[in-house]
Amino acid sequence: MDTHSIKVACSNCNLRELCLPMGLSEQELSQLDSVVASRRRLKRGQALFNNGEKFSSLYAIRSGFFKTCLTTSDGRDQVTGFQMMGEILGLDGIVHDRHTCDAVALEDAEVCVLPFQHLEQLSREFSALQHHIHKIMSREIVRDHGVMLLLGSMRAEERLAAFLLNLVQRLHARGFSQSELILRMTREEIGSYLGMKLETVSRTFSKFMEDGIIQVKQRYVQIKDTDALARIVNPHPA
Amino acid sequence: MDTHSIKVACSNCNLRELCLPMGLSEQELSQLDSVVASRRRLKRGQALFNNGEKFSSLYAIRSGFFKTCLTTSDGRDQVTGFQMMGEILGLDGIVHDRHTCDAVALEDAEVCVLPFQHLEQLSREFSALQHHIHKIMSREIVRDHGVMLLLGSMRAEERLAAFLLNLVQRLHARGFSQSELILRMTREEIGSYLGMKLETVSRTFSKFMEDGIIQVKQRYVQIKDTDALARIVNPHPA
DNA sequence: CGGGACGTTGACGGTCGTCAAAATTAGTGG
DNA sequence: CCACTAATTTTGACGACCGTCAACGTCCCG
Repeated sequence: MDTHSIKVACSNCNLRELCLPMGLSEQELSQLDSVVASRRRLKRGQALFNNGEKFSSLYAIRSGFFKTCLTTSDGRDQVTGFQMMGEILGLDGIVHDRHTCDAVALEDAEVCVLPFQHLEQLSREFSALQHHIHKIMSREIVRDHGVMLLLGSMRAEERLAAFLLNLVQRLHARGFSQSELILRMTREEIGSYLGMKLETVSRTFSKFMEDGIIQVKQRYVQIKDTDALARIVNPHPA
Repeated sequence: MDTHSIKVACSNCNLRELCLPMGLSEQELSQLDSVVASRRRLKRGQALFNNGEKFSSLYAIRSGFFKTCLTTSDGRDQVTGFQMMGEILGLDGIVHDRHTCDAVALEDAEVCVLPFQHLEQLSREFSALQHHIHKIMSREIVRDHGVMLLLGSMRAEERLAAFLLNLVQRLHARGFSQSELILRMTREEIGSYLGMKLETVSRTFSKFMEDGIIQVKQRYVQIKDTDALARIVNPHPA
């Protein structure tokens, strides 16, 4: 067994509890290995794919942090999501066989390339893999609905609080701290995602700091009172 | 062949160019018929499914008009979409085996019930069906991203203009007028979907009428200047 | 025909966007 | 390693957009 094949094996990956292999049997796992055609490394700022590019593969994030964003012809820009290790990029491309957004690495990153035709073929053989792919797409839909709720009905403080709690919760699921994080994106990118201007993002961070809820120093954020943040998002739980 | 089996046949349905059967062969079509377990009729205001309910089936809308909405524990409410004939409801339920939103008929409606396990099974046999299901889910993701763009970066007039253009375009694809439509939802539901208050929706309709762009009388809307509407959404196309 | 849901319009105020300037940090090349 | 420039962030002042509250009008359904 050569070094390369070890490196690109799902059965060997420390993300197998988070990523595509989640819940698959040993045998299915080794079959899945054959789907992972290659890895791809990206430098910070580099695009994994761009709007309009031909769709051929999904990408599983092995390390690093991404944003996906739409850019309209009249210059409007919308960050549609931030993705971290174990999450899947590229689902937008299936419907028209072309990507409909840009995926950009916000720090040096590495992804597993999953040729979609191969994935579809294998998922016809393994119903567990098939169902898992359906779940991944459904999860993205549910996530998007949550963002709509945020954008459609929350105010600036609520949006930022919800954003921070979501980030830290996902990081914690990956073994990081529940109370500290490094923001990989700029204030402008946060603002775009949350439907607010970068100045408002900055002001809201400052407000949270004055209130003693968080500690912010540039990209470093320490959450000092998670409950207070949660109450901002949802002041009157049922 | 009894009347019932004729009625629930995709191969017989006048929506086959829009709905799940799109692009399938005759043979695949007749196989798909076996998935359509039954039909379900709903009265206006009735829920097809509710948040928290066990997920078992997708639903293809045969006639009528639906909304899907989230309701949070603190009473926040967000309409996440409006669906019309030929569109699929229930994709949100796959990930957690429970529905995560409410689907409510906004007029008397009829849906085809598609047991999801059966659909998965058949899609393991027919790669065309498999790919089609992936496309449907991907389309929903892309649609949601478009709504995020709208909610995150557009102002009230732009949102409403985009909304009207989207509705009329989908209706036109179903053989209806490109310039006239009946709104099946209230101002409040439009507002919830678009992230604005019902009063703002009403005012914006009035504004469009003053400008001679549309004619509005309650639920009836006539679009008198499609280009003007398009320019409101996107004033400077590339 | 009457009541309730829905829609319209007006006045006012708050939230957040806009514009501007300064401070801090990051990146680049010598 | 340091100097220099660009990028990012912070903060302030001001105003626009849209939400809030209220009153009135209209439509639909029983």
